[in-house]
Amino acid sequence: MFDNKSTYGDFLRSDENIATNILADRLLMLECAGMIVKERHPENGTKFLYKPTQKAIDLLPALLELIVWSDKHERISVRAREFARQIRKDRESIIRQMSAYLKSISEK
Amino acid sequence: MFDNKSTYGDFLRSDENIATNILADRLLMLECAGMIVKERHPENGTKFLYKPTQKAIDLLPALLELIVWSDKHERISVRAREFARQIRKDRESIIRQMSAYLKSISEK
DNA sequence: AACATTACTTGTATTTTGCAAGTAATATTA
DNA sequence: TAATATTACTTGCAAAATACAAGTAATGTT
Repeated sequence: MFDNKSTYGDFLRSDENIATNILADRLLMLECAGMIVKERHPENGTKFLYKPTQKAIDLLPALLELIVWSDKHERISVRAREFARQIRKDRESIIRQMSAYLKSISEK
Repeated sequence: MFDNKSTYGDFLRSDENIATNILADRLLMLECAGMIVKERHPENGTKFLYKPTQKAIDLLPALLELIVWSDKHERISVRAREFARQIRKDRESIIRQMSAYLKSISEK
């Protein structure tokens, strides 16, 4: 939701270094829980797109608060620190902007 | 943090039904992570008190957002629903009140 | 002195995870 | 068009985490 990652390969190659079987399992769980929907990629037949549902997008306020918390209590990246600063400055506006953006890409 | 539970026995008897060894393990992890401190109970020598640190109390905003999310997307208790309503109504005031309360009991 | 609470620890079976390897479907290249 | 490459998985197995049952040590109560 924060890095515009949307395919199995995107998730696999991200920093978390998750195992292939665990990733497949998690994607299925998230789909069953109504947090993501799986669709064919419009430009590449080998790929699938995993899009967040409104239920997932609605977690944004909680996630933003966790970023603010991390900024206070953990060592995080410069990029995350800057983002935390913005959230503290104008939380409501960031929630509105990001929700609208995520909704727009999930409707494509 | 929401139910005033503060001893090993309190946690053990709560709804989650955690195993004794897992609970002991979790309490140690939380203590090592600086989220709780362990102290002797002032009135009962067999008991220990586990108190949240400021680091834990600072998670309150994120936790409250999760309660609001749950109210929208999951089936929760009447009590939790009423709490969610209050949070939506006056979030800042609830954070201030609860933080102050948790800080006061953690300083006893 | 015996029994009860409380907060654990220990042993073992079950479940989950992590790693390496393999497979099926589509896309690209020679 | 045949061979190779991508992508999204699945499968098998070892290692780690969890759940359950039972036991122990320190303090408190009768």
